Amino acid sequence: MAPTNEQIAELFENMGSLLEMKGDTIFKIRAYQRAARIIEQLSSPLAQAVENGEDLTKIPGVGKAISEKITEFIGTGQVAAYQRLLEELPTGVLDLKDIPGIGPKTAVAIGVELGISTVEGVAEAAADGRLAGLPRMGQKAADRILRHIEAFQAIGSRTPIGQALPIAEEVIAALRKQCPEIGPLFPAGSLRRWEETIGDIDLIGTAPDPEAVGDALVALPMVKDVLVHGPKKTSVVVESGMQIDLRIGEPGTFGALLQYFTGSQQHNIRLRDYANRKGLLLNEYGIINTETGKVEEFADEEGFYARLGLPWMPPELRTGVYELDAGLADSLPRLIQATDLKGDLHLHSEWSDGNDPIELMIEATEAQGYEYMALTDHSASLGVANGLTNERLESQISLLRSMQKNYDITILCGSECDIRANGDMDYPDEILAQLDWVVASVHSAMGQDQATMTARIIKAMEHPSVTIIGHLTTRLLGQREPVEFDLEAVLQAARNTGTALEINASPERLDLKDTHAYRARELGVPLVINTDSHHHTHLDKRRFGVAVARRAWCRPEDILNTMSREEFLEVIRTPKPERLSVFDRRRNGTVSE
DNA sequence: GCCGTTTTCGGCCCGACTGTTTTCAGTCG
Repeated sequence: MAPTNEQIAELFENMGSLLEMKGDTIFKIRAYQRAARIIEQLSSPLAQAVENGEDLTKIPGVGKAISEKITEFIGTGQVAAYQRLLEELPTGVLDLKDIPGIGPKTAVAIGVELGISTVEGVAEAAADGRLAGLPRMGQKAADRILRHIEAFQAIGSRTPIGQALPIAEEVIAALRKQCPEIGPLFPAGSLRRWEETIGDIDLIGTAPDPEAVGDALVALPMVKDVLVHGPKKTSVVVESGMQIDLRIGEPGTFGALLQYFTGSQQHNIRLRDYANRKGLLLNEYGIINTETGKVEEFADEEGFYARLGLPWMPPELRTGVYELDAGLADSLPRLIQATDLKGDLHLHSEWSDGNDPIELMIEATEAQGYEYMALTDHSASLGVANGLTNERLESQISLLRSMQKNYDITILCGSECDIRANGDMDYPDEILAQLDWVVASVHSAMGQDQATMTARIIKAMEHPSVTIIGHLTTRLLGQREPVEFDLEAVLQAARNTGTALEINASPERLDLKDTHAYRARELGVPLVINTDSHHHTHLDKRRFGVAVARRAWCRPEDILNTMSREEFLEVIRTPKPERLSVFDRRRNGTVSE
């Protein structure tokens, strides 16, 4: 099978690391790392671009040499230059470099001097003193590496955003309590960019006495280890195993500080490169005129970007790929916000595997200010979820129809209907036809090969009653890999059949993920942000789904459930695929504000 | 290795902190 973009990106990331270990020029190393960052964020597969004979050097960061290596990798499954690098260096060095505190130099020294090639080997060497004997190492450094390995093994290298965000909020609240004089204090870094997983939590703020805030962080009861504690920067590990990096600046400098620590690294590199050509130097304290040495400070990010002649850029877009050019061309999209949503269309009640009665789910959804909702309990074959038999579904439908008169919110009768292994739906057609809204989902036979799974999903899309495919890849972050299927073929089929795709906002799913949603939007596939709530308190998880849509550059009109009740009902009452014309009309029309 | 609204050659983001040092390399973000 042709390598995926993720695999190609990993290859160049590794090539950069190996060149760094060899001591090659830093600019060559950065070129590979930049290409890797960009490739992993491309919305369509490079393998297909190569097949179509497209010019890869059109991709930012990809020139002649990297373009040739991509073609070689896709054609032959390997890259000769990469194999040579691997042979020149001790085995296992790439794994060692993954350990926090071990960079390229240390990794090579461990491999060459100690003959160690595994993380476990490093832990042993740290414990028995061999590691401390290396040049420029000592007992303190060895101890620190050992602590990092233990933490690394305990929680893995990245944490799903759904777990990281509450930890960040808890630390912020605790810090505020200890230091009431703190001004603004926010998450920055990958958390502010709403990445699906978070490496460590960056907290940025201002206070009259920045050093005192660092002291307060170190003293919090939830802190179990202090990694760094200087006058300007403090890093700790909290009980959950997450690392917290704190930077507090003087009031009045918050704009530059927040911008700097929001990143991404690639965004900042490109932004500084752009600024340098204007004779300006950017750092976390402000913008410096390189001629005069004059420093300008900024209280907010808007002023910082404006000084560079750029519009403010939403953090979700700061990947360093397309946003700078779009900003210069004044063509950044007006991104969807949580307040644009007018309905939630994937909700469970206690009739299947939800926790709450139907009434409570309706009331909670109405309390969100929504105009419409769909109740979508599981279908019969999902026995573990107490799926509804034909008879129970029909009685739920009549119950919901009779309840409508008690509520202002429009209640759609729906189902989350299993897509069986052969692509058939789990209810007969005449039952499905009674429903207003059908979420078709894969919950079984997830190990099918790519061709079988692709055909299975497309067959479901071709069913006239299937409104939308739920959590397309079925992945669970950090727990279950996505099923294998041909993404491009499935997205094309969604567009052709007029079937919507769900952005499942549940933070353990985030499915579609950002790059998939980006491509779906490009192809004009209707997208819907759903929470898949199994409890009335889950409705606020929509913010995670909105973040995915924002990272996919979605405007409100790209998302079906931002439509008013009237427009939305017109869409679902129009047969597939003609309903696309209603969707397209709004999408291509004048941008509604 | 990539790139260009002063460049197709000569640049390439910037600073904090630590530990082992005797002035700084390595790592991180």
